[in-house]
Amino acid sequence: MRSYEPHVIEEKRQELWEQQHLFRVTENDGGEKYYLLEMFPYPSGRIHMGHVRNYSIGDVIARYKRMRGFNVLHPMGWDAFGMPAENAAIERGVHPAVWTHENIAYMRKQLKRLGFSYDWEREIATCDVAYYRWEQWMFLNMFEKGLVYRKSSPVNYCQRCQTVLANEQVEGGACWRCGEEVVQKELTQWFFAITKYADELYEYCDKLPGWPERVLNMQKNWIGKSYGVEVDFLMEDGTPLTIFTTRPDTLYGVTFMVLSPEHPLSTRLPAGTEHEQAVRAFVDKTRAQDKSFRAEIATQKEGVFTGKYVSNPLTGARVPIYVGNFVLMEYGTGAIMAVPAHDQRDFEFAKEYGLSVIATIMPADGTLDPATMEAAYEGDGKMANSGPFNGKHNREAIPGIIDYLEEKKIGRRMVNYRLRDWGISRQRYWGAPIPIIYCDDCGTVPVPFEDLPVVLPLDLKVTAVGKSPLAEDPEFYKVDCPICKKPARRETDTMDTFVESSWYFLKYACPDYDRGPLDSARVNYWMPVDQYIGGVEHAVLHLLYSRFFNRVLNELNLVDAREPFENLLTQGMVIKDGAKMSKSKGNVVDPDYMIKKYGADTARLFCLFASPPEKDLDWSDKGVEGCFRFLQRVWRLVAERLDDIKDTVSILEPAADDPDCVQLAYLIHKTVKKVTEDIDRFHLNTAIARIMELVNGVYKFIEKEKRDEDSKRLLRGAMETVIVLLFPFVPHITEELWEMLGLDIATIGQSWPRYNEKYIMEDRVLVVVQVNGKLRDRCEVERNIDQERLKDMAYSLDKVRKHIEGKTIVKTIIVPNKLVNIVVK
RNA sequence: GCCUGGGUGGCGGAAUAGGUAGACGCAAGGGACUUAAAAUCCCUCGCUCCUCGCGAGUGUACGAGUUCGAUUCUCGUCCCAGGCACCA
Repeated sequence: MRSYEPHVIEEKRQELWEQQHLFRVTENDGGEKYYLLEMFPYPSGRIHMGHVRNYSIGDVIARYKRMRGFNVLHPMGWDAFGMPAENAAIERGVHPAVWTHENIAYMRKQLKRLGFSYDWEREIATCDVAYYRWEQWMFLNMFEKGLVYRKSSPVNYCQRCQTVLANEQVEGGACWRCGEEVVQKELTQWFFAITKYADELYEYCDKLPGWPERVLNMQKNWIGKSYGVEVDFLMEDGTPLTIFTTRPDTLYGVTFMVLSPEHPLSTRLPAGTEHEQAVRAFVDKTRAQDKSFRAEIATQKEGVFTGKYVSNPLTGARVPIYVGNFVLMEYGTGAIMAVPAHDQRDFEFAKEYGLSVIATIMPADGTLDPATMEAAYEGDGKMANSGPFNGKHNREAIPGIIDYLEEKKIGRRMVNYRLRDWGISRQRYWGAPIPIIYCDDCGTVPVPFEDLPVVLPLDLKVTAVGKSPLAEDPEFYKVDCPICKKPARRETDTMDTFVESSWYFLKYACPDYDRGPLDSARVNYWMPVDQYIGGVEHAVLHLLYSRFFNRVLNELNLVDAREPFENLLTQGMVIKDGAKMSKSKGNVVDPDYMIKKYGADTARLFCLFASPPEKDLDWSDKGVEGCFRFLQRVWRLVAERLDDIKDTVSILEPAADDPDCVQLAYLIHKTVKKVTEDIDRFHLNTAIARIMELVNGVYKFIEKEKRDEDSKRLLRGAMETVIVLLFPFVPHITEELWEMLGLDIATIGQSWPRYNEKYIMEDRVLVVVQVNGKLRDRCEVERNIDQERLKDMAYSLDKVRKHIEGKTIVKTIIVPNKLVNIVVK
């Protein structure tokens, strides 16, 4: 008997696939299109287990969909620009390009060794000019449409990475990549106007039924849509101070106003008065603190009086204006109305500075006394001290108050978003150059389309942390102004690498196209992505950027789809010893080692079997061992009996009615049904469990096998079923076994087994008998047995009699073919 | 604090529609084969109690409720994970 040698067969199969271009796909291949995409990796050097898991899940679906007749696009590429390449250059003197390409070469080899069915002819690397030149083209188009602009603003800056970070890229005050604390810095940089799409991106969250609730929730959370009103409070000189509030029902309780230190009025209001100095000092002090520091420290409310007042538009009350450290300039108008009775922050500020408190909303179970309140009441209730609205429920009063404000033209309905525009300038070398030229006379001039691409020069040395080498390379930045032809200077910042990953899924449709950014005919054939698979860590960043970018490209008529990803599966992390695998924790399992020890099939099988895709996967060396044992068991199942059944023609339905054969037939057909349903629901772990049960069943069958022709043919049918069902999970071993059985290798990946309904429903069923809902016995009866007969049988069971004797039967519930429940008193 | 998930054996995890809780795998224990070991195969395996049986009770974080029947539905409590967080 041949023994199972994973390395030999895996490498052999992979070579064959490559020779035959087995996974090459075109639009003309027939069958309904199916675009399956897994998030492409950053070429960091080697594949890690998270990749193996992600791509194993994807490969099951790709192969399964092909077997079901779909025309499957399953591409792979490289998110090849980024910081680690530069760090490697600084630390080891390797050029980022060299480092990146070496890593790509190694990782490509690893992916091929894992046997994933990619159409490698569509491979792209985002650091290739052929790729990023079209990104520059997109940038210029966005510039023309006013979706790109430059402004100076306080930005998040990572000292270690020496570059700016977008809001989304700051995690709890630290850099998303290196964990360094982020500081605030005033810089001029380029922004994509993603906020113009805030509302659509938010509203479409409800139109993505194929996305996990969790991710949509995170995106909504991030976009942060809130409905409210802008209200003008008139100052004593008649000019308005405009604020935004979501609680117009508390307008009668306003006792002061607070401006952000960054608000232009903060310094203007007290100018030339006795308050000027104190306010200036406070503003300067607060502005010097960076955002994360302020958020932390400023739970302690601080502020200063400007000396000016406004009047409450509803009551006419005279209300003082303060500057406070807890008001953000970036949200709303940078100024707030303060209602200490009903807002905890305002309450704290009022206590600190002895400001008055007016309660206008009374809780259902009592009244509020401002003199004794210890915290703001933020709940709902009946309105008080609110003029004509007294006695009304606060939530019901809101529309009326807003109508009144709008009528008097002192307020208007407003929607506000938490989302900020996406800052894309990075003061780094290894990225796509921003195609802009600065001319002393003509100002900011976009590079003319015909001058694209702005090539990132490769003959530079990245030496030390500090300025980007582009800014120090006259060859690069010295350029003539496209308009006046006088000497000018190129932009030396490059684009955030999230820009590349915002449209790579479109490029896969036409990787060879070079006459324009995208070949729309092909793009529209494949788009949208039918199934996207990747880690949750990109729930906001990459997925939100891509949704935005796809909309822009849709408006540039490059793609018809408005949303890029129809269905999304977010897989969990790979955990070992209770922590995410990481070098620092020393709990990393190397895929190369796994392949060497067990082969790719075992590595893949374990990643798929150990837990359902969305959940975290607990790594277990013993569990891997178990998967390897299972594959050997499958191998033996075929290899041991090979001589005997080599020339047998398989059947899936026994000709005679031998009970063992019939039982096996039931098992075969049921397994096919269940595995099909499980894969359709992405329950890959239970799909594998079902196949294991089938294998166990086949072994049991062999034990008592009668060795007649019918049994032999059915046995072979069972083996073939095991192999085919297992194929999408472990393609190498199954192809080898298929071939050993003398079957045409071309057929295994092309058809998914069917089941016969006749063998799904057995003639005899096991019925459970309960008394008062407690299980007492079970009995096997023929399917669809007469209910009266079933009742009588149930009553006569010894174990049941014991529990009903001497009692009155109140009623008997029968669930056909499943259960009898006798209710007694 | 707010929003989303989630709490099931020693462990990873099952249980499409309210109907046998613990599939499948791992670990553990026992046995067969073997001179021995590995490999393989077979059996046992939630907890408690006892008269050790085709036995009784109990059990899906906790407490109520709906129901003939709840891991599943409703309400409340606790815990864990993730996201947001002076966003007005």
